Amino acid sequence: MRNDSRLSRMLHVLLHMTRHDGPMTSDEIARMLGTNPVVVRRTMAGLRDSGYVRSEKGHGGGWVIAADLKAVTLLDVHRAVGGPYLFTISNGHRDTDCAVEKIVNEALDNVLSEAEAMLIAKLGAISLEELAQRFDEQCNKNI
Amino acid sequence: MRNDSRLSRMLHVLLHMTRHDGPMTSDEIARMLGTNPVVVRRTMAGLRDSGYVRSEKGHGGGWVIAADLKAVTLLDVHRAVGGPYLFTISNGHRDTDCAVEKIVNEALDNVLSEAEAMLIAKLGAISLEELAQRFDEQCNKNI
DNA sequence: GTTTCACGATACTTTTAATGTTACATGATT
DNA sequence: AATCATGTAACATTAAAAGTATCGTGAAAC
Repeated sequence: MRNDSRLSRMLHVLLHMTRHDGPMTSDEIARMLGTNPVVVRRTMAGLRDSGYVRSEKGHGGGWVIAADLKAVTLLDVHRAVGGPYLFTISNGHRDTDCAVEKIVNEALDNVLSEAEAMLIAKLGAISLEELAQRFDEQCNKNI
Repeated sequence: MRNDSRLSRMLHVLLHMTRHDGPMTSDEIARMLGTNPVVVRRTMAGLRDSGYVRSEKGHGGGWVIAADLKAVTLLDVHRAVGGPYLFTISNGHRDTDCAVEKIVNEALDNVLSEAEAMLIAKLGAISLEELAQRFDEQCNKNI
């Protein structure tokens, strides 16, 4: 598969939305991300289904944030966009009879599941609010 | 990209080789892995270039282990097969002017590089010798 | 009430890296 | 000389994300 940039892109969008008055259209967002509106709608659909954003049709419509920034973590966003895969590395056939392969699977499973747990913990520990604050701090530095 | 099963497969092969007298041919290995000999040669080529295995042509030829099992870690094997990607998740454009994107990249970089360091440490802490021992222990249980 | 704007959804094509496959060259053993 | 095994090049396939074209639907503006 290609690299998964959905989390990165959605964080980018969400942070912009927190500093933006009124709805942002899929076209605006697509230009911002260097992609196209259909991709934006497809990806944002996951956020909408999780209740993190809302979409409105028609004139003056577009996307708005619909959640408390403190309550949404990077992990929430990752899950909302349906990113199931974290690692490119995979192990062998899970239903093998080969004793050697079982040992290998066991070892790799251990390593990967520990790393996954850590990744999930880290992503779950950062809220959108925190990222927004970091952004503000960065801006104030330049004054 | 698809999932990367090269590390898993090579560990599987290497462990079999430690319990196998004489060279194993690419055909044998391919049948074992459920793939085909060219894939085996292609993947094993990395191990050969790193000096972990040796290959011999002609009658009675094939692949043999050429390294001290204690000295080769799972990380060594991972690197030998040229597995550069660990995560499916990627971050945005590294050369962006957007302050928001920079904050997002920074946050994701932090999380991913910590997880990567952990993965590398874990893989580097397990030697082929250890896996072979685990296999022996497993076998002795069944007696 | 019609036009315009924006999302919703479907149905493709493209991309990327691994994997699969075919074919042929090369060297070693019998 | 024949056979066996690797080495290599070239091309096809696969899986999942991303890109694209098109049409449908609802809401606001005129």
